Amino acid sequence: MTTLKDISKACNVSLATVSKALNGQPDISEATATMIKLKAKELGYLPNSAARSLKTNKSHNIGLLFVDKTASGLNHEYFSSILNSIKDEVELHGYDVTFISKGIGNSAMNYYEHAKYRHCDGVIIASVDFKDPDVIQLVESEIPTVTLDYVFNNRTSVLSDNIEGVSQLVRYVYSKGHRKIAMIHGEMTAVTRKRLTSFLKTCYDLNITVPDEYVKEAIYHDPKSSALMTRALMELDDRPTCILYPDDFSYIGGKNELDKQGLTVYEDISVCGYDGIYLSQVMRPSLTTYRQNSDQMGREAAKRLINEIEHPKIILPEVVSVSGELIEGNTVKDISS
Amino acid sequence: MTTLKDISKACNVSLATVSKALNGQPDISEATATMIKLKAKELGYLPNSAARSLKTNKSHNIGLLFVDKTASGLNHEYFSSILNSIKDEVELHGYDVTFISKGIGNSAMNYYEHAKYRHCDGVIIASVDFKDPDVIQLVESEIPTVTLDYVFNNRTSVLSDNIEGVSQLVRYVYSKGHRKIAMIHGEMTAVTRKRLTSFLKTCYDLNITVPDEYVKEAIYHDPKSSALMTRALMELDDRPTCILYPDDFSYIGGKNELDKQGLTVYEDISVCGYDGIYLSQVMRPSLTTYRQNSDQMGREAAKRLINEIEHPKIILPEVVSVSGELIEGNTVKDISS
DNA sequence: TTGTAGGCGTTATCAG
DNA sequence: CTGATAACGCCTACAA
Repeated sequence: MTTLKDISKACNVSLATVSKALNGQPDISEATATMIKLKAKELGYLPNSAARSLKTNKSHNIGLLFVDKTASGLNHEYFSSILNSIKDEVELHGYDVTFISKGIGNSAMNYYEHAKYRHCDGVIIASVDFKDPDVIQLVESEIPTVTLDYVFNNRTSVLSDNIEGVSQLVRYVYSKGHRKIAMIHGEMTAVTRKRLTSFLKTCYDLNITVPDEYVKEAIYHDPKSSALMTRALMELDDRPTCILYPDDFSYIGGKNELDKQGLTVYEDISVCGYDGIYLSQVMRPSLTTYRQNSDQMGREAAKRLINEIEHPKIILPEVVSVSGELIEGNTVKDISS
Repeated sequence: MTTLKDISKACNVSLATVSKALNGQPDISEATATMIKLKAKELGYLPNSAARSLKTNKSHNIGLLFVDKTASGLNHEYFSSILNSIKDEVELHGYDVTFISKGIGNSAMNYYEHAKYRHCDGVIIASVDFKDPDVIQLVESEIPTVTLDYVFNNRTSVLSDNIEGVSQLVRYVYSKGHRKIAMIHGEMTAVTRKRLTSFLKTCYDLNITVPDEYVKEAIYHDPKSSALMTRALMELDDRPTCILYPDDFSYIGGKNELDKQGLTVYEDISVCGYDGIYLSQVMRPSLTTYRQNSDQMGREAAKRLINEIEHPKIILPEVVSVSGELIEGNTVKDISS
């Protein structure tokens, strides 16, 4: 490991001079600066992040809170995609990403302690139980945080436009002549509440009534429960002509159930997903869905957080909404004639 | 931030005493030790990992090399699942996970430099171009590494049992009476080579001949290319009765093509996937496939790496094979009668 | 059993 | 423009 000291010796200058030269301080002559930089490269010098962090109190390391207890964490394309874009964006700015977890080793640290221990300059929080006291503690601490798909008071957050997304889907379906629209939604999270409300509100605005039996609760990313609810809907006397699913993946369960009943998607019944994952566009018929812009969400979260880290004084917490787009697909039939 | 010094003051003992007490050194009286620990907790003391790392030259941080350029990185369930189990296992041992990348910020670091800069105690390498000189440099460095699905000389690696997996699939298909078996494989990587060879060898052992036209190259995780190859196979005069796909996901393309041709999977043509992802078991008919034990692979890699980090002298590099299991599913018809 | 002191590699202040 | 020098928080001989 070559250090500043090694370079200072090799160049016959003081340690301080080397440090300044390498950090581009203005009070070093051009000549010596380049000479030092050259030598540094020659010796394969790498700054020691631990030493630097110790001194500057900044780690250039951002924490990532991602809990995967349910299968809907990292294995969900929405989240793995967000994770990926966070990583990319963060690296662009010279930061690294470290996972934050409860209890590292035998010592039971909570999230805040863990982040502190690793000296994270900031933390991005996604896909967790936002009611968890440990999460709340972290969010209320002095560490800058950005949350995804959930808003905390006085903290910046990046949201997918769930209200707009569902509204667009409903309006699209409506434009195809559907008036009997059912929604199978996921378990009751903040996101679900938004989607459900948007569904009901849009229907109301469009002057179509939604019988209670048209609204069913399933589980995100779980085809089985959506299959069950699909069956329930199909057993109604007055069947819906279109079903909105909690997400693209759980639609698979719905599809299986419909197949079983001898119903052909599109011809006999129209459906929509939500998310716009890769899968939804390679299946046949390709799914009508709303693509969440997970890539941009990750980037946005990373950018905001870093901005907050680097300019703590002039930053106001913001709630950023990232809009997605309707993907027409081929699962909603025009029945308006 | 409370430090050792703060505690030492609060307890009226020296800094050294506090350090020793907290690290469980034996040369501190029980009484003072517990007293110090209590005070530490009371003050919310957290060790400063940077300072500790600086001193001990160990960061308790392991690097993760995961390149996602192709869509088959993090978005592939196989890898996201491995990532997840690595994270879990590593945390069990008191380590954290940091992503390693090329070029952080504007300074163009390579992998080795990045790992060095962050003082990673070791690095796990997966899903990268193993021919990349930067990867090779890292593997040949003094930093302990474990690779997944690729073997480097004198380094430990964790492999999925690709040879066994394909062999089992072929034998299963054979047992169902199939003699005309085609394989669509992924692009030519080391893993692909193994699978292909195992396919040919098993067929040879079983005394069935594989015409050249029965072996097609597609792209992993890309339904389109598998659809194309499926069509090519179906255009043969002497069609196969069973097709092995590169992976579960790309089978979707095959399924679409078969549907288009009016062929029913199982009834008219048998198929197998590879991987055993969640999707494969919720689709109907559920896919006959070989489940790679990604969870165990991640755990194994993490365990070996940490073992190597903590006992550098007595460790011999090993090639560990993790076996998966055949999932029967419902896409291979018994045609033996 | 406890305390003192030096140093890990950096950065930052201040004096030359 | 350059160079001593003092921290940052922690560990660890070694001394008391």
